[in-house]
Amino acid sequence: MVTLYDVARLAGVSTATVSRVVHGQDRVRDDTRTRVLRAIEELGYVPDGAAQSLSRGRKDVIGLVCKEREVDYALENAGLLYYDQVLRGVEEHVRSHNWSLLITFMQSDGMGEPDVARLDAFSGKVDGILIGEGFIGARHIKRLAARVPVVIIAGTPGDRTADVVAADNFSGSAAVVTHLIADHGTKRLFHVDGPLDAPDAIERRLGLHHVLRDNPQCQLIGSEHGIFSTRSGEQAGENLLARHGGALPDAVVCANDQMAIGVLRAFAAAGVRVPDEVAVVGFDDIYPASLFDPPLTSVLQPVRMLGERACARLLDRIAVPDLTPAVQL
Amino acid sequence: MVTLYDVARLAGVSTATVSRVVHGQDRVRDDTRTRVLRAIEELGYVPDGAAQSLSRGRKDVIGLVCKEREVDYALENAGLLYYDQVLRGVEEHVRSHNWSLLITFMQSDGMGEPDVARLDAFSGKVDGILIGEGFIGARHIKRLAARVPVVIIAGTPGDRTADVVAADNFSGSAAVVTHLIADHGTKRLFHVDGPLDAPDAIERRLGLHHVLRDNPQCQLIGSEHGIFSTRSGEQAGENLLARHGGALPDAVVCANDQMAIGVLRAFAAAGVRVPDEVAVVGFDDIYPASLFDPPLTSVLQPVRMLGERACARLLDRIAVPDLTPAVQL
DNA sequence: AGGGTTAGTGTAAGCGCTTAGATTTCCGAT
DNA sequence: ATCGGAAATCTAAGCGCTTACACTAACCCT
Repeated sequence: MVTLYDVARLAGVSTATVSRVVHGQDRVRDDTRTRVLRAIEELGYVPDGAAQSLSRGRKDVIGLVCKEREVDYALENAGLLYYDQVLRGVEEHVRSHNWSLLITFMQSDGMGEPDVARLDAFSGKVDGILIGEGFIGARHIKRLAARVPVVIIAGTPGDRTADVVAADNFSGSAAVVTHLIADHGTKRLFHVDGPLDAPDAIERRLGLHHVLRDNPQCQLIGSEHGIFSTRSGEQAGENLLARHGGALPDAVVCANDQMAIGVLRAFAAAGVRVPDEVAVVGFDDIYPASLFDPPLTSVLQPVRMLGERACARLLDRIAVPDLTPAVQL
Repeated sequence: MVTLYDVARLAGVSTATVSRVVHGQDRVRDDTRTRVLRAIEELGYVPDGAAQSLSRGRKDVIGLVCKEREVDYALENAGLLYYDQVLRGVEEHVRSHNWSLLITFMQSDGMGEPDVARLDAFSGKVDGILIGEGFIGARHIKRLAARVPVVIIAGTPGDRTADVVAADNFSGSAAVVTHLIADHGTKRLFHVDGPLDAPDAIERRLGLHHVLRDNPQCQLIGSEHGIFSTRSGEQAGENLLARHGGALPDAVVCANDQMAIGVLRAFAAAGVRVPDEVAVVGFDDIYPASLFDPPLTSVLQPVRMLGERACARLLDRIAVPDLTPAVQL
C-alpha cells in the first residue's frame, strides 16, 4: 500500500506538504506542487479513507438502513421501487456533497426488534443514519440517535424523538391520481377511501379531490370507505363489483396498500383482470409506489426527492448537532 | 464520543482487555468481562469504524459502482431492476460476512471516461470494488485494479485484465422465455435474433430453443436476424408486421435491448400497443431485465445471484490477492 | 523449594492521515 | 548588507483502535 510517506519521500518533502497538495488548498510553491503531483502519479497514491476519517474525526459517510425485502417476490415491487428510489435520491445528494453512502438492509421481524449488534456496528461506520420508518422500534431508534444523528424517512408526521422527514400525503395522493389521468388516460375513477376522520385518509382524500377538480374529464364514479385493512378492501371491491360490475372504472385508487390488496383479491375472485380491465393503485403507507403495473413512473420523482430531503436534513444535523428535532413535510 | 479509553477507565482495566471483550475472543476472566460489559453498556460505547479499519488494515467494506441512471425515466426501468437486484444480491452476501457495502453511482458519458477523482476517492474507502461492465473504460479499470481488487459484473465473457463474473447468456435467455411461457402464457413467439455467428447471440438462441423444445405448447412463429442495432431491430419489427401483422405473436424476444427498442419503435409507428397486444422483451447486454412491462419477476433471482457471485469472488480475491484473474459464468 | 507452565492482563507501538505550531526560506525595504 | 514579515515548509502530536510482547500470579511438576 502506498502511503503519504512514500509520496513525501519520493518528492523530497514532508507529509504535511503532500497533504496540502492533495487537498488543493493552502499555499504551496508551484514547483513543489508539481513535484508532489508527479510523485503521486508515479506511485498511484490514493489517500486511505480510514486514516483520513480517524484523523479528521469525520467519516464523510452516511448510512442508509433499508427495510429488508419481503420474502415474496411478487409483492416486492413496492419495496423495490420505494427504497430504490429513496436510495437514488439520497445517493445523489450525498454525492453532490462528496460524501459516501453506506447501505444495509434490515430484517423487519414485525416487532421492530432489529439485530442490535449489527445496527450498532453500522452506526460506528457512519456520521449519520437515514432510516425508513416502521420496522425498527422507537426504543432502538432512540438508542441510536443518542450516539449519532438520525433522520427518519417517514410516511406520516407525528410526534417523534428523532428528526423526521415525512412524505406528504396530500401531494403523494395527488401525484398518483395525476399520473393515472395524465399518463394512463383514466376517465372513470373509483375511490376506496380510508376512515372518514383518519388524518392520513383525509389528506389523501383531499389530494385526490384536488386533482379531480382540475381534471373534469375524469369522473369519480363512486367510493367506499374501508378501515385500512385488507378485509375492508376486499369488501369494498365486492361492493364496487356489485354496483359497477357492468361498467368498471378505469382505475381504483385505494387509500392504502392493504385495501388495494383486498380489492385485488376481490377482483381475482370475480375474474376481473388487473391491470387489463382496471388498474388498481394503493398508497404505500410510506409513499405511493406500489401495486402499479406498469410501475408508476411519475411518482418516482417525489419518492426520490423524499430521499434527497432526508439526506439534506441529515447533513445539516451532522453539521449542527444541536438542531431542534423537527418534522418536515 | 465514547472511546475505548473511557470504557477501560470506568471498568478499571486496560484498553487491551476491553478490546478483547468487545471481540468476544481470548481468555478474559468472567468477572472482568462482566465489569467491562457493564461499562460498555453504561457508556453506550460503540467502536469507531475508522479507527478499527486503520488499525486492522482492513475496512471490511466493499464498494459497488453502479451505472448512473438514464436521464429518461421511462427507460430507466431496466437499470433500476438490474442494479437494484444486483445490489440486493451483493448486500446479502456482504452482510452475511459482516462487511459493509459502500455504493456510488457513476455517470456514463458514453466514452467510458469516469470522474477519476471520485473513483479514486471511492477506492480509498473500500477493500474491493464491484463494478458493472461497460461504462468505465478498460484503462480506468486497470488503474483501479492495480490498487484494489476489482471484480467486474459483466454481460459476456471475454479476455479481461480484471476478474469478471459474467452473466450466463444461455440461462439468462432461457429464463426470459420460461418466464414468458410459464407466467404470461405465451403461445406464439417471435424471435429477433442476433447475427448468426455472434457468440452472445448463439448462446441466447440456444437458450431460447432449449426452452421451446421443452414447451411444445409454445410455437416459434418466425424469426429475424438483426445486428444488435436499434435500426436493425426496427427493420425486424417492420418485417414481422408485414408477415404476421394479421396474427401477432404473443411475445417478441429480442437478442438485445437495442433491437428491442427498435421493435418497440416499429410497433409504435404501426400503432401496435405494447404490452397489450404483444409483449416485447429485450436482453440487457448485461442481463435480461429490461423492457418488461410488467417487470420480469422470474428473472430477478438470477440477477441477484449474479451480484452474489460477484461479491463472493471479490471477497475471495481480497482474502487471497494473488488469485489468478478469472472469468466466471 | 525451584522451575516451568499457563491464564489473565497491561504496555506501548503502530495503522496513515491532518494540522497546530515551530522553523526556515524568501523578498522587498531600508 | 540587514532586517522584518510573509510565505513555504517541517515537526510531531494526536485521532481510536489492535496486538505483539512483556509481565504477573497462580498452579503443577519433580
